[in-house]
Formats: sequence, structure tokens, C-alpha cells
Amino acid sequence: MNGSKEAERTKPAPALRGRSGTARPRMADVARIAGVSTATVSRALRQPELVSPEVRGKIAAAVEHLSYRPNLMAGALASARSKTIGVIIPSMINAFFSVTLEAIEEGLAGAGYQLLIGNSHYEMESEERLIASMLAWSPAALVITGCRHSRGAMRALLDTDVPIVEMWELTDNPIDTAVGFSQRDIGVAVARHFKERGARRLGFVGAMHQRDYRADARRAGFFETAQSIGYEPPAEVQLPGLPTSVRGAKAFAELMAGHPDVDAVLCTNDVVALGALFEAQRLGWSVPDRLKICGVGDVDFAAACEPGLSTVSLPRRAIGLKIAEVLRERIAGHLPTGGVHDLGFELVRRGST
Amino acid sequence: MNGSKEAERTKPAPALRGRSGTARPRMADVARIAGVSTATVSRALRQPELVSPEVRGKIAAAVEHLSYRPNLMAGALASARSKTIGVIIPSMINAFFSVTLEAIEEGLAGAGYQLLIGNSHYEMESEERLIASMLAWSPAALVITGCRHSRGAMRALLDTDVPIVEMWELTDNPIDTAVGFSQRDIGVAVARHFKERGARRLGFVGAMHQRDYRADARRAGFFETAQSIGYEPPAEVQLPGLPTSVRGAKAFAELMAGHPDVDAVLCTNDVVALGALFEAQRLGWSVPDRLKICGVGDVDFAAACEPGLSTVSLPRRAIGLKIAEVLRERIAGHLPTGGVHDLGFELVRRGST
DNA sequence: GATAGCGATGATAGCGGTTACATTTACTCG
DNA sequence: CGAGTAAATGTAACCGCTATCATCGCTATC
Repeated sequence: MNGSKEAERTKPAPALRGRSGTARPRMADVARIAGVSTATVSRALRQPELVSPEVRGKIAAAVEHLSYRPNLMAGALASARSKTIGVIIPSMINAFFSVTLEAIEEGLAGAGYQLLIGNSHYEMESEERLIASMLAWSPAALVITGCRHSRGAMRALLDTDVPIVEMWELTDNPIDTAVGFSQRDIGVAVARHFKERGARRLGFVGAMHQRDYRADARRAGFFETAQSIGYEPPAEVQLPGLPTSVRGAKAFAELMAGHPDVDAVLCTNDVVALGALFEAQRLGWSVPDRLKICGVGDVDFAAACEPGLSTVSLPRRAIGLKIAEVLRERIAGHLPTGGVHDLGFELVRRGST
Repeated sequence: MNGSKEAERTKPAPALRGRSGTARPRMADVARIAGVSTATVSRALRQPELVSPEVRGKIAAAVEHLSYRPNLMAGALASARSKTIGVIIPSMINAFFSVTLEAIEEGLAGAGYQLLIGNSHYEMESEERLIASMLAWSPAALVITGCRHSRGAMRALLDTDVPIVEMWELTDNPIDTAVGFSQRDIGVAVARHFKERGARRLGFVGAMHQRDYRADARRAGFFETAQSIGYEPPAEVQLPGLPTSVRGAKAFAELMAGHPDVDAVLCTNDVVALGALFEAQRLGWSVPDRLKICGVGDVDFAAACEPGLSTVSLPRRAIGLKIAEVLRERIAGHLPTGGVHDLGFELVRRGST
């Protein structure tokens, strides 16, 4: 921002652009100007300690002078590895994954890595395709969401040299490394919390049933625990399509209309819970006295709501940072495969329960 | 999802992995098996119409048999272009850009493009660095957010052959192509809307002042119009750091404490506005009678609020789709540079104003 | 003083494709 | 029936950088 002014515009006409003028300098050009071989230039750039200070200086000057930028593809091809990290997430819109993405980027951008991002849309076939095309770039590592994969994907993942990280979930036998938390336990924790707060009858508002199997795992934990601690099976409504506040409000209204005895509702995430909270207000159900509402995610507005939204805080950012950390070591060749990192979660009690 | 079961796990021990077994097949292997030259294989893969059906069939069989995957880096190096689209956004967390990203991906993934994503953190130096490293990948196109760039960035952008798209803003002289809308006019529209609704004194809750210059443009439009239609300069509070609901609530409270006469507040975005809405509820200001609140973005919860949050709907998704469309043509070599696409915005009137 | 050892640098063969150009084959036509 | 032409395929020179191995001084060692 500071100091950098907006420069003048106007790109030369298409016909005149590009190769027309000065071609992009190659390493050979740098070598010639510095009076050394390309091998030395290459070394000076990647392992400076192997090159004498004087030569290093000359090369630096030449690089500067030509404003040389190494062609990453050539380098990647020659060394059979690229400074790229493939990341596959099931949705780009979901703020959870965005935060994790940002954290991964933060932890790795400094080391010169670029993120290659793929969106699986919660579909295993998509994931498989993405895995294949990402591996075709010989990324330094591949980060994928979840621990369940199609057979083909599994084969590709087991067959490659590329370090693999599975995130946002745990498993007993990771392909390589897993960083996440137990989705199921979230449901367990919330059910217990409701019990503790004296709820009589539980309800659940879900979304993406049978598509987002992580959400299903939370649901399963909630239902099983509910029953094991003496509740009858929670009343349930699944919203069609993506979880939004508007749909959440509607689904919640439907749930309460069908089961007026419900006095504690777990929503599959905070966005849905927010919709439920507003709907409760509209319908005149007092929260938390008559009705308790809990979300999942601890999105920033959860703390700003009135009453504050109780929710489950997920290690969205921690996952990303941990992945970056693991990857740095994994790429450097230390650290064996097989690590499973449970980053846990935290039930955040606010006014809505 | 359907049909693909979870496969068995356990990657072979590190020592045994990778090259140890079968190396990844190369195009030469395919050529040998199919009984043709690599040139023909290459052609069969990228311009099938140039290869006879029989040969094409043999090659397809060989590819299938070896489950051959072309090495994208080799191809990219040789052809000096990669099937990659670089996208630079100022924040990954901001849901606006995520939607646009998703739309770009949607419109281009089918054609086999991969997104290389960079996060500039609203910093021009970062942007410049990202531009340089992305161009080093010879992407098929580069999409950047905004029309203001550092001098160095500008030089790099003007100097390259790669199609450039500037998004989320308009300009009279785009580097190549611009897809967005007028940020300033949003401020204008909201000021007029407040006037129309009978507001007496305006207020503004901003964030990222002097960092997010697009937000500043909206603010400028709001302030200038306010005065030109007879208001005194709006009362203003800028929140420190990223715009969140919690901070929004706090800043709003501060604003109202300092200027109790304010009866219409524009918040820099919906998240902040949501915080303000809740805070107003807590403080007992009735919305919209005593106080009108307007956000920007039309995030999904805006429609679910009570009262519904008036806001400005941005063409987040349309921008992405348009970019994909433009890029497809631009890459194909049709379509000249210099296009500016104004996708507009829409003031959405709900209960809060 | 010859030899080994080491640090610094150069020569060069790839990495795995793409593509301009050459070559072959199959037809069309005067 | 031979030339002319278009379609199909092969040949081989790169693309720009990395990495292996050879080379060349020089100093440390006995």
C-alpha cells in the first residue's frame, strides 16, 4: 500500500504484445552476463552456500539487472517436484474451509509455496478427478478434506510419493497424515450439554444429509448419545440443499410445528442456527428459557447474537497451521508418515443454551 | 458418492513407496504400446481430429491400459502455457470472493483448468509478489481483484502475454479486461435510499479504512451524495482490524453514543450490519422506526434476520461466471482486450430500513 | 614434493512433453 | 499414368532448468 502509487495504464495493442519485444530472460542470459555457467546460477539460486560470495554477488547483480524470474515449470520438470501444494475442499463458500485454507497459505507462502485449489462439491467422483489432475502437477504435497475416498482415489493416493494430508477428520489409519478432530464427539458433547442444561426433548436441524458425511457423523453422535442418556430419538428436519439461514429458519419452524415439545435444538452449523434463532424470536419462543439452540462452528457472529449463540468452536485455523507445520517437516524429509493429530474442539456456552 | 465405497487403507511403508515399484508411465510408453510415435500420441491427446480413428483407438487403449496421465509440467514447459488460472484475492475468508472463486472454478473446471490461488491480504506489495510468482507458471490467464496496483505490478501485468482480468471494480482503462461494478455508486444509492425513507441524520460504520480501497470508494460515494442532497457529513466510526459482527456491534454502539441523533446507518458490509442490528436490539433502538440499518453484500443471513436486513446485493457469482466466459473466449484468441463489463448491483429493501 | 582431500565451477545429459518440418501414403485429376 | 495435394505419421530440435559427474586449483598431510 504505502509508496506504491497507481501506475499508468494502457497495455500495448494485442498484436504488439509479448514476445514481440524483449523475450523473458532465461537463466542462460543471467549466466552469460555474470560470466559463469548455468549450473552455477542454478546453485546460487537454490543452494547459495555452495557458491562463493563473489560469484554469488555477480549473479545477484545479473539477476537484478535482467529482472530475471526463474521459469518454475522448467525447474519443476527437471527436479520432478513443484513448489505447489494441492488442496481439495468440498466447498469454497463454506467459511470453515476458507479459514483453514488461509492458515495453510499463511504457514507455507513464506516458503514460496503456491496453493492449487480444487472444489469437490462434496462429491467423491469430483474428488477423485481432482486428485488425479493435481498429482499430475507433482505437487510438494496434497491436502484433502476427509478420510473417506473413492476406490480410485485411494489407489492414486497410496500409489504416489507425494505427502498426503487428510484434514477435518480423524481416522485410525491415515493414508499418510491426518489433522482434524472427531466430528462424532461434537454430537456427543452437545447432547450431554443439553442434558446438563435440563432439556427434556431434543431436536436436530441438519443439511446435506448423506452428502456431507462429516455432518452425518456429528448427527450420529448426537442421536446415539441422546438415547444412551435417556432421551427419546431427537426430532429431526433435514434441509434441502445447502445450509443457509433462510432455509434454517424454515426448517426450524417446521421442526417446532411438528414437535412442539422440543426444547433444545442442535443445528448442523451456525448459519442454520442463526436462522433458527431469528425464527424463534419471530415465533415468540423465548431463548434459552423455553428453547435452547446450539450451532456448530463458532462463526464470528455467534458471539454477537442476542442472546449469544452457544456453539462448538472448531480448530479451523489451527488445522491449517498444523498442516503447514507438518508439511514443512514432511517435505524436508523428517517426520514419518502415519501421524494423526487430534486438535479437538470446544463447546462454547453462550446465552442461547 | 454413489458406488464408491471406502477402500482399504495403509500406505506401504515410506521406504517402499513411490519409484520403488512401477514408475509413472510416460508418453513414450504409450507410444510404444500403441505402436506409434510420441508425436502422434501427443496429437491424439490434444487435437484428436488430426489422428485417424484407428490409431486414436489404439492410443486410447494404451492410455487406458497403463492408466497414463500426461505430466502437465512437461507439457506446460514445452508449450509455454499451462492450464492454470491464477487468481489473486485480498482475503480468503471474505465470503464475497469465495463465491466468485467458486463461480470461476465452475465455469472453467470443465475445460480442465486449475485455479492457482493467492491471498494478497489487501496489500499491494503482496499482490505484486503474487503476480510475479504466478506469472512464473505461465498461467492461461490471471485474475486479480481491483484496478489499482503497485508500479511494479503494473509493469509486470502490462509486459506479459497472459490475459489479465481485473475484477470487483470498474475502470476506464483496464489493463486488459475488467469485470465488476461501481463501488462508489453503492454509497450513492444507499444515501439516496436513506433520504427517500426520511432519515434525518446519517451514520457510517466502516472497516479496513485505507486498506480496502473499494470499501473506501463506497464510503466516498455515501459521504459525497449525503452532502449533495442536503445532509450534514455522516457521523462515522471505523472499526479496527477485520470487519466482524462483534466489532461491528461495538463500533455501532460507539457511534450511537457519540451521535444519538443519527437515525440511519450504513455498515460497510452485512457482517458488521448484523452486529449493529443485534446491538440496536440490545440497546432498545427500534429498527427501522427509530433507526435504519443497511448493509452491503446480501449475505444469505440478511434475508433471515428479524427485521430483514436491507442491503446491497453484489453480483458475486455473476462476476465469476462472466470471467469464466470472457476467459474462455480470450484464451481461444477471439475477443479483443479492453472489455469492461459492468454487472451492476441491486439495493435490496427489507425491514431494517 | 607427491598425493590426497576439498571447495568451487563447468560440461552435459536428461526431465517428459510439443511442434515445425520432413516423409510417407492415398487419392484426385488432367 | 505421373504430377499434385491433402491427410496421417514420424523425426528431432527444443522448452528452461536441475543434477550428476568431471575438472581444476589449492591447501593439508606424511
